[in-house]
Amino acid sequence: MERDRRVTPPPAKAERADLERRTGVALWRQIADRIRSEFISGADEARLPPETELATRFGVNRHTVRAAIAALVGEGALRTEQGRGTFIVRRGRLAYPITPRTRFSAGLEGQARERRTRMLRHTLEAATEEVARALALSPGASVVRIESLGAADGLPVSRATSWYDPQRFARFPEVYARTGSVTSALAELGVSDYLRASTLVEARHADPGDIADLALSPGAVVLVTRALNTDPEGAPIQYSITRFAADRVELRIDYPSGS
Amino acid sequence: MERDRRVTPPPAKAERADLERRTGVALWRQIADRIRSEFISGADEARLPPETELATRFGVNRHTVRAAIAALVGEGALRTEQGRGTFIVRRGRLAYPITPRTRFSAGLEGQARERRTRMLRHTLEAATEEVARALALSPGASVVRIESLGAADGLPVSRATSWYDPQRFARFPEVYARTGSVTSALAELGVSDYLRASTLVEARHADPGDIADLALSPGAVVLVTRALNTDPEGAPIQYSITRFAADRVELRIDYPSGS
DNA sequence: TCGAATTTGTGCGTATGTATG
DNA sequence: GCATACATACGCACAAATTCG
Repeated sequence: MERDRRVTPPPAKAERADLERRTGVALWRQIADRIRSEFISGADEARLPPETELATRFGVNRHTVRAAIAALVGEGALRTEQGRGTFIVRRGRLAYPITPRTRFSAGLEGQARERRTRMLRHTLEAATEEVARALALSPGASVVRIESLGAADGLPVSRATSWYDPQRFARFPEVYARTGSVTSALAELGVSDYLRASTLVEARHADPGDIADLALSPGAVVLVTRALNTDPEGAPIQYSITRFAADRVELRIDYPSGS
Repeated sequence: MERDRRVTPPPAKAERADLERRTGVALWRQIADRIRSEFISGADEARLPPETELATRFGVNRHTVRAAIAALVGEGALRTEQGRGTFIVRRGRLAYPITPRTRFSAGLEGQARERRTRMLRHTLEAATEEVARALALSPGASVVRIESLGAADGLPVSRATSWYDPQRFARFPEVYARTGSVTSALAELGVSDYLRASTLVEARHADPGDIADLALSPGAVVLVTRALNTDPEGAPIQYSITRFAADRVELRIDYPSGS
């Protein structure tokens, strides 16, 4: 039996300002999210309006606004001073370029003094269907799996899982651990150049692993890319899934004019 | 020991396996999100595991799992049958291609039977710094602003705000409203072709406008693109900010490198 | 130096929502 | 469905720090 599933019009709005109750998301968290996007992300003001004013504006109790502010202070986005006010801690977002020649460190050059990736773990495992298809292997084939963390100026920005064909790259983990650079490691293994063939971008809530490795707070948002790198002849080299902290990074896709 | 009953809770860690408590996001909603991503989005199974098994896996009470399932049934992602089980209502995620020739309807061809965009509102307003820079106008210059909604098979998937230079496109809203297609409208106004010069991708929580127009639930995630379209000579035509429902759409960036 | 106004910090009682068994 | 415990949200009151005339 098909139920009334109206998709187009929103299910009757709350008469109260804007926030939705009884949705499983606490008001203080909804307010924290709105303060982030309305005052912190796009903002001109260095100071947040007083708590009483925010409470009126959002139609909630001052305690509730305070809970939201406390959460944002906890993640370092705001700073409060008794008697003076609540101030915005400004931290620019990195623009990570997605191009046919995407490279971590080179891509963030000029945006952070120090950029590096670090290998956390590596194993040999059976390829999932997704990985096998990307690397043109048969499902269940053995693949090298690498977990790494990308940081800019000491702040973690990305968390990647990547896979390589061991037939060609069995020594990759060892070389990568030594050089600390995917590009150098691949060069040493005979791949002088590689190109980004395709990138899929999605977004979701941070899972517990993201929260731990990227030092996020629960409820945070991550950008997820699934990328295939090939050699100049088009043979697959590496497939990777990378999670970026969405409040620290945005992705930039440029097309050289003329196409 | 006095119990901690303060309203200001946030910075607290998880003790239980995976789900985070005290985060302002109810367990049943976190579980609903995980069922969506683990069983509904990427899945092979048509049937959800039994409630008791899910309860064990997530380390929560069966009541809590039932609340999550009830929410997903409410949004049409699951269907329960007494005595038989809980079944997944399959609706794949759309892959929205970002290319030098990005077009809404053509891009989703083959993925949805019916694709269309609809203009919600249009006004003349003063350009913000961001819009002015993109369209190569001076800040504060008058610009045409258009709000539109993109839908596939009746389900809203994107919500766009776009700006045009009124010197060249004063009649755009009228023509667009009539044709229902940006490409046709531009063609009628003398722009036979246009190219995507750059795209910036970010992700954030849905704001109340997103929740209303895209029929999302609070706490949902949206993908945001900021795009500049130019004519083949490189002169700016349109600047737009588009919000995609992240659980219905992913972005695909292809580079035809080898071909 | 003083006080008044403004703003953040704290406490308590109560009602409702969420999660467990 | 019931009983219990904790989390969330509200309302009210007052304390502490800062600003300003």
